Amino acid sequence: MPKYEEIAGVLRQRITDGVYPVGSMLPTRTILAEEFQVSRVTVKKAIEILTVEGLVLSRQGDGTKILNSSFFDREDAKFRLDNFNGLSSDLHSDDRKLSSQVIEFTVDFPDQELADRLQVDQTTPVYKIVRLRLLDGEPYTLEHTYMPSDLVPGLNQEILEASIYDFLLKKLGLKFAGSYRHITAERPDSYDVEYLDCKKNDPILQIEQLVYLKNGRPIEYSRSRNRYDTRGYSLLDVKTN
Amino acid sequence: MPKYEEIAGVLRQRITDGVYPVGSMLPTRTILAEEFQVSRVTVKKAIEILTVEGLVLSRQGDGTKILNSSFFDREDAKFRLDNFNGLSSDLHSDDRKLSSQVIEFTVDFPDQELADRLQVDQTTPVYKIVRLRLLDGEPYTLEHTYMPSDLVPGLNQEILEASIYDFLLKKLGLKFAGSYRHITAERPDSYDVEYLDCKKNDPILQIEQLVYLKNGRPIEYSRSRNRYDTRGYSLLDVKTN
DNA sequence: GAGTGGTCTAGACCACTCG
DNA sequence: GAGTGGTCTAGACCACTCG
Repeated sequence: MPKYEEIAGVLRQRITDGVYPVGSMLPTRTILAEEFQVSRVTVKKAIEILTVEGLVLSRQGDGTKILNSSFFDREDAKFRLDNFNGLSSDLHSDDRKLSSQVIEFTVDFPDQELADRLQVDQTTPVYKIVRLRLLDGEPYTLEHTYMPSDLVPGLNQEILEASIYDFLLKKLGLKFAGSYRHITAERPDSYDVEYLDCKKNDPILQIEQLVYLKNGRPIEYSRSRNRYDTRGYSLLDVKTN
Repeated sequence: MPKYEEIAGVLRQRITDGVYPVGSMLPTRTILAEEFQVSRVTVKKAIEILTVEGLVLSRQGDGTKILNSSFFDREDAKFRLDNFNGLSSDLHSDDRKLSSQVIEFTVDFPDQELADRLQVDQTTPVYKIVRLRLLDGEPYTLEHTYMPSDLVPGLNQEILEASIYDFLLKKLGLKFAGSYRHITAERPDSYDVEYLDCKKNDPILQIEQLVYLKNGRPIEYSRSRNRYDTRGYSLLDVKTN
């Protein structure tokens, strides 16, 4: 792990512990550089990470201020659009219990559109997974997921009921490069009515998602359909310069 | 403008012009550093900008590849959640004509909740603006916007019918630090039915937004309500490491 | 004027991919 | 082994905010 990430971790901890109270100023780059025995540029990279996370705000000529991070303390701000580590990780600080019910788990050749999206040819088998995610037993999100089978050997029902992302990251050692997401409001379809237990006219919040690996290959195409009354997504956008 | 932004601009232009074709490799940092007569670190900062924009992908040991940017060529991917320069700027490359109809423009003291959000006290007058945005005359988005009046002197009907953001950036010289957004699906209210011309059971895609200035003060709280069949939002999330 | 963060350099070394 | 991008440094200078 690079030094700047380590330092970012230490500073983040100090902020959450109140060592640097909200509203106060972070020590200057020079002082932090001395403390951690690194160059000022390295400290700056660490602070940049915290800036993107919305924890601090730097102003040239003034200093770096600890922000109150009340946004993401809000109950409705638990789910962030600007990361994609799976539902389990979003909920790790939640008391509620996440479970998964596998509704469909098949493998098939993709049609042209799906093959294009996953950048495979039509002879590569693709997993199709439909999972209902429940929170404390209440229906929450219905996920339609497609993954190229050659990238995910050994996928099985047990994994689907736990966490796919844990499997990809820890067991297969895959590394994500990023994701593309598209958010819309939709009318419910028959799946939604049946599994999300929503009424015929309840709106659905859909997140369509393509996730990429470091090597450039798409690992997942999915549509995540959420009950409108149980879930919203949040997003922080920070200009860094 | 810093050198790395200038260089990013030149490289971006070359990519869109096809000087560096999709799928090919960008020249190495060393070569680009020589060409632009800067250090390799400066070239890296420029390439980082393009990475976040999804134009290139760097792999250690390999090189930097030009990606096809087909995502944001998609018609439905015009609106990005990861910037906040206003609707006018999202549509600048669109043939359709954006117009604005001012439905409400008043000023009043804020209630406690709004005062908290905008970080003003309840004695500071706050503008309340309701605007219907139309595309080629078709109702599109209904925006409920609140702004502290002391930050936006001289706001008037004429500006509201053109572009608020142009006024803030160019006339008032304000600088944005970032924004916080929260996305939900909602049932339509009476405003939506009346102005967006949507049916009683059509879903609404709502973007709730707080925009901050560089000095840390919130400049805007707004709710943007979109017809579900005319608009979705896109988002690119790239790990930079 | 003093002190802050922002930019930039030249050079060193490391981690990684590829043939 | 050759070549790539990633990290890090010490130091210089600039732009900005504040009192």
